[in-house]
Amino acid sequence: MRATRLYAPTLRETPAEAEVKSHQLMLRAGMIRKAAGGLYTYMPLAWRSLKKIMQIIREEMDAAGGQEIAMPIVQPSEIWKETGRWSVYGDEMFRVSDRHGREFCLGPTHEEMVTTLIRDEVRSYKQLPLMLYQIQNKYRDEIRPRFGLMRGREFIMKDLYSFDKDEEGMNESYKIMYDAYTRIFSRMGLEFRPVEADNGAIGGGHSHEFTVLAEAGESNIAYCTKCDYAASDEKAELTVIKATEEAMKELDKVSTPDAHTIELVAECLHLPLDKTIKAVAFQDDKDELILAFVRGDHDVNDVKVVNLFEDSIELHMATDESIIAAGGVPGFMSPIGLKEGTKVVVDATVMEMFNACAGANEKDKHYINVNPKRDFKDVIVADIRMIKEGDACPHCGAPVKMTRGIEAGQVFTLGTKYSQSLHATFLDENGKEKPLVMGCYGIGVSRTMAAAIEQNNDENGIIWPKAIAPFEVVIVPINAKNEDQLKIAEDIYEELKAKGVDVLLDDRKDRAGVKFKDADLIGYPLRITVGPKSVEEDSIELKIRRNGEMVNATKAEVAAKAVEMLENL
RNA sequence: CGGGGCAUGGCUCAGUUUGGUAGAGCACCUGGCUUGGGACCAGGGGGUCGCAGGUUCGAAUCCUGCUGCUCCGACCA
Repeated sequence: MRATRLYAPTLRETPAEAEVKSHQLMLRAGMIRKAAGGLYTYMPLAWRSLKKIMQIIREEMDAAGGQEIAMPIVQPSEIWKETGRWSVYGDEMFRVSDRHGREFCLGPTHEEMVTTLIRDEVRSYKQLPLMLYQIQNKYRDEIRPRFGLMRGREFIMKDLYSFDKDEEGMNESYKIMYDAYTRIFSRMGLEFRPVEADNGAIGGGHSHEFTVLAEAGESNIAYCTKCDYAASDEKAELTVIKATEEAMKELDKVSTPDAHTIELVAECLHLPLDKTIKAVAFQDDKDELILAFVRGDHDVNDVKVVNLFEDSIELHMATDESIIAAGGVPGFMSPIGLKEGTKVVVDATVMEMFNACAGANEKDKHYINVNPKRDFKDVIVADIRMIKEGDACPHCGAPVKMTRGIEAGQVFTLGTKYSQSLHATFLDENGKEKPLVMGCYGIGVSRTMAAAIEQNNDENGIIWPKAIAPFEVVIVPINAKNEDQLKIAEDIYEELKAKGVDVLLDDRKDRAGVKFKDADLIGYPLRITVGPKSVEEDSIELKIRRNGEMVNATKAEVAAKAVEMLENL
């Protein structure tokens, strides 16, 4: 490809609408343009990179036994009504109707579609296991699309669905996919971690998010410094911290005027935070009050609280009125002395505390010498705290570190949730009818590209990992009007093309500075510069984008040298 | 959903307070000059100032409504 023919309009300035690096750089590098909120056109550079990402995914999916299909994006409402998700999905779903008033949606995912596809055809265990996948646009009508391709309303996704005859088979499929995902992200040259994730309402089984590590990420993950444990902060389990044993003193009430936050209480009573008990009041969707208690220096993990209850509930912060109605006093709440029947959840670590301080359910008063094991009645004890840096790894006990990441892929087991509601059954070895056991596995293709940029950039622009770069090499003749330079550049270009290298020749008649700036911005992994020295001294420069390392080669050896350098990138 | 901000040429923005024939830089076209890190000189093209109403002799500017974009906000009692 020649730069004079390439449609990649670069921008010198950053468009005002772009907030995160990947969005800014993709706009500036001429990769994408916005059509409407959360909707983007992929221009040649972006599409080249996306095609490479998709190709890696295809190869690994096929190698793992997946078969590619293409299902409609427009889906009939009926199948969504069968599973109940037509109403559950809510405003997130793009809905359309045809001229007859029949309802459809633009697929946000394809569990319904794929399950109804196979339910009439797969009748026997002999046809299993089966893995079907597709790569196509998905639609979600996000409340607030933002961050460019990271959270768009239309995005490219690979989704694979596995069908097995039993749980054991499903777990095997899961393992195969987990390994395939590990290979995919490794091949793309990204720093990532498979983290244990919360799959809450979707159903039991396991789930891992493949998270690309980057500061701009939306998810917080905790990872162990010693073993390979990693989990999203919502999911991360925590071990109980035992306090040093003390003789239990008698419960006492003290005055703490205006100390309505835990910090003020600790200050007022000259206590360390880990000797205090903090309260958080939630209210579920039926307005029932749920009080949660954690140690003063800890935070409540509301996902864990939600998961304690059978029904899928939604939690909000409680209003003062409902706290008062339960016999509590906002700012001074305690598990002691609440109205009977009030739901109280206490973190397991709190139960191990001695002579701690908690609210007294009375204005400007706190209890001291609270001993939960002795003083708390009718409470639910569970792990409900949020992990933080330095906490012990649940697997090996070493301290964990926190980092941010971008969820690029997720694997999870579905079990029989969809096969049951959609009556997708088969006959097993004993002639018995059983629902298919499913798993589903997604990779956000366009988001992965954004994540790659988010993880690989500097002040000058993008630094592509070689495997997914739009071009592997750019050749820059300093002065394209100089025929000698251009000739050398053209020769190298042809030679590299013949060697199968993905190469761009920047034959534009612009000044060198312009071409260098663009090369850095677009982020080609390797740059070959042809200048006066190449003509006069047969010296051609090769420069690695990522670390700025430069070497010189003669014209005879430059192509081989380029290939060698690419191999080591 | 609540609250702010913005909308002027392809991009970044000024002009709006105080109404009087629309500007700059970058980008684009032509010519010249220049060529190892976003040059320079000269000339030129391009905007019904988001949309719809209203006030006025006159509206980018004032008023009303709408649309789009953008940021913030659920909270540790």
